[in-house]
Amino acid sequence: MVGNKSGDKYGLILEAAVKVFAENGYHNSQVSKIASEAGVADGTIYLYFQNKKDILISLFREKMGNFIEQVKRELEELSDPVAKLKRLIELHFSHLEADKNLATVIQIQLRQSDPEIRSAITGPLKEYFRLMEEILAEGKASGCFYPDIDVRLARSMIFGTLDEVATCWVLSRRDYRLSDQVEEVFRLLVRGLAVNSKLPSG
Amino acid sequence: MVGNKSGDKYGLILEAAVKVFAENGYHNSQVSKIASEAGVADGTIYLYFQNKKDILISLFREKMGNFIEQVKRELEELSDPVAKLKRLIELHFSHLEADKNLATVIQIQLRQSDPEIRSAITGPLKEYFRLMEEILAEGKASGCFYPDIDVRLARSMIFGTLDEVATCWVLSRRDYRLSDQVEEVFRLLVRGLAVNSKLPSG
Amino acid sequence: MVGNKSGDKYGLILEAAVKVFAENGYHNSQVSKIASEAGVADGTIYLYFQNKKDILISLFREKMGNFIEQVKRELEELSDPVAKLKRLIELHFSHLEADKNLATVIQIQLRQSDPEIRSAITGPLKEYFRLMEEILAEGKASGCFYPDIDVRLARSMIFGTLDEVATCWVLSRRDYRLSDQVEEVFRLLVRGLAVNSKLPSG
Amino acid sequence: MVGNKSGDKYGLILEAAVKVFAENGYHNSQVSKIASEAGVADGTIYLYFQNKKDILISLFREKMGNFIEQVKRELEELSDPVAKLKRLIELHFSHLEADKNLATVIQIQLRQSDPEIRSAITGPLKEYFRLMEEILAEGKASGCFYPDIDVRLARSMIFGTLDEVATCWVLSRRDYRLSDQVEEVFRLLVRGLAVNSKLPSG
DNA sequence: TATGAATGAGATTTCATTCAT
DNA sequence: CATGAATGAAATCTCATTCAT
Repeated sequence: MVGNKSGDKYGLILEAAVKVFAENGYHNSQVSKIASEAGVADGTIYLYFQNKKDILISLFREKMGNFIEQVKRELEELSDPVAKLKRLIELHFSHLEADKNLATVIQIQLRQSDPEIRSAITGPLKEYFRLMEEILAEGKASGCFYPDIDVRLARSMIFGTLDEVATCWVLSRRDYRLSDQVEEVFRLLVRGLAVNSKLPSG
Repeated sequence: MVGNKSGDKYGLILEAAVKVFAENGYHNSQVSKIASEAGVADGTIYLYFQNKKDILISLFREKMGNFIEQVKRELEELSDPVAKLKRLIELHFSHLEADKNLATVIQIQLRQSDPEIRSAITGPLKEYFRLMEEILAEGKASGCFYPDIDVRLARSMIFGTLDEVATCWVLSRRDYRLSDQVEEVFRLLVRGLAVNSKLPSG
Repeated sequence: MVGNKSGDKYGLILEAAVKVFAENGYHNSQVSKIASEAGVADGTIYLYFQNKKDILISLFREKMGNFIEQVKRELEELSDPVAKLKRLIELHFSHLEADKNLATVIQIQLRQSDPEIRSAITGPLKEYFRLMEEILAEGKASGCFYPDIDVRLARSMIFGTLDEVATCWVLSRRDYRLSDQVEEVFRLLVRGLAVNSKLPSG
Repeated sequence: MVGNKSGDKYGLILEAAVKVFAENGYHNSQVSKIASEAGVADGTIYLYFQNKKDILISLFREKMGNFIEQVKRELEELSDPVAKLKRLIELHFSHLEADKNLATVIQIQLRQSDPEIRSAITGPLKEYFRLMEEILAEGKASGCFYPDIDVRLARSMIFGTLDEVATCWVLSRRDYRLSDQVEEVFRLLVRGLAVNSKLPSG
């Protein structure tokens, strides 16, 4: 159900698309290139996807959906907002690191202007944003985060920071591990948010 | 008055391109659309630019170059790293706010994957990054910023935050003023960086 | 029947190209004109040929290749250099006469300067030249041709003469038969070459 | 009047055109390239020539016209058809050798298909052909050429041979002198034409 | 379901020619 | 006469999508 490979063409095409998009960029990725990478005929693509745009959108929905579900589950098991924040950073980075091509697509290719693509992406992204904002709201409520922070802006800071760090990693030769930066990034962010940031050692 | 000395076709085309790119996205902006927006013939474009890509690149270099020069000048007049940080945020936001179309192009359209575009953009962007990192290094040296912050990561936080806030603003209907957020964003960032962030009462 | 096994788009396009090139000249032959003459879509051309130039080159290689093979085969069956020379003239003229459009393309359109076209043509043409030079060398060795003739120059005379006669024929309204001139041309050439040109009474 | 250089733009443009056509081929020679080579503005070209085609045509008429006049004059001073033939070969080759660019244009670029160009060229070329045919007719009348030769075909042989030899020279790296081949070429041709070709030793 | 040959709209770019100065 | 910036028609080629098999 989750690991889609082997036999089901839908998954095959999606995997191929991740690779091709990552290597060439959305606009330089021909449908035929995806098809041949997936080992199917050009026409077959259209049995599973409405059009090229739909591949990118589905890809995002599928992958991002899974990711958000995971984050949700893991955060539910924690109560401390600060711990949640840290976990979120860990998951964000490890997720991207696990599939570098996917990371490239999400960090670079998805920044498309096409309104249809944007709005299709909005859904899962908003959900992710909501998770972040929940942490922030909890933190404010519990008193461990500054009471004066603007939740939306703080969320922008968190996401913007994670995103920029990830983008740098993708654009670099990726000769360092993204997950090695969790600690540092966490420290930077939590200081700006948590009242008493005697940082949890470790 | 609007910025295009009439008769200066180069500028005219650049202004037109900003508008057309902002409204349609780079890949949906035909050269002929830019030409007619600029009030020139299609072929005239190619008297001033090598090709379509070159329009986008020139546009960025021109605008970003000016912006960075301005930032440099203004920061030189300040000595306090905290004050510099604040000024930088103000300039970043007011710059984007001054030309919403340009902001859209920079925040959305430019995030393409085309290697040629990316590398052309790299130069000015690195310069901007360097400015930020200088502030951070100064802050660490003078003791007003935490000594343990990683300059590169902190720069990612600053830029990522500004960038994300700006993107949200561009993607919203822009029914609020970006510059109204300077104060809040500054507070968020400085707390994560400055040791003694009894924030300058601003 | 005419040479294009229907359904074979490659051949269809080539036949169409011969006609269109002959009627309009290479530079005045739009790809779309060839496509519509061939009864295929413009894009279809590019499934079979890399670009417009490639059509002309393929056309030449295909036709010239076949022709040379035929000449080779037929000459092998003769031993007398003088007889070989005559046969070559016959074949040269009848070949061109069999497809007047092709003749036009070869005599007129192909004499372009485009270096890519030139070098692509060189191969088969050199082969043809080699055949001629072989006849001349044999003739010298067997003593029936003058021992003092320069093989390369004599080949230029043979080819130049055939070529010029053919060009005149193409440029005339073609109201006479090229093959009717075999005898006369042969007589002119052989007298310049063969020692004892009591011409074979033909 | 004849040597046009220095000051008169008409000649300047023509010289430039010879060079540019020779180096790039007619269809790859932009009018602007000719203009800049001639040191005049693009528009100036159109004060002296109707259009691009007219440059090529004028060039041919001018150069070819001069050449034919010269040949005429020189042949008039000779009476022996055989000597005339030899002189013609000498002039043909030395003329081409004197201006290699012009030679290239005449040998290669002029083989255009454009009917307008072709017919414009026809005039001077026919005149040249007529000269050759006159020699042949005289030779037949005086009995020194075979009585059975077809004047038109023999002319094709002469011109075709000279042309092909010249083309080979142009297409080679031109590391040998064309005029060194006069003797050999003459011998080849005269044997095919003259009854008693105990070749004039020299 | 799966194929992949064929389609054809559409985009970029070139360049001969014009014309206001 | 001379200029050269501007024009805009026209041509090549790409590629997402279809559909007969």
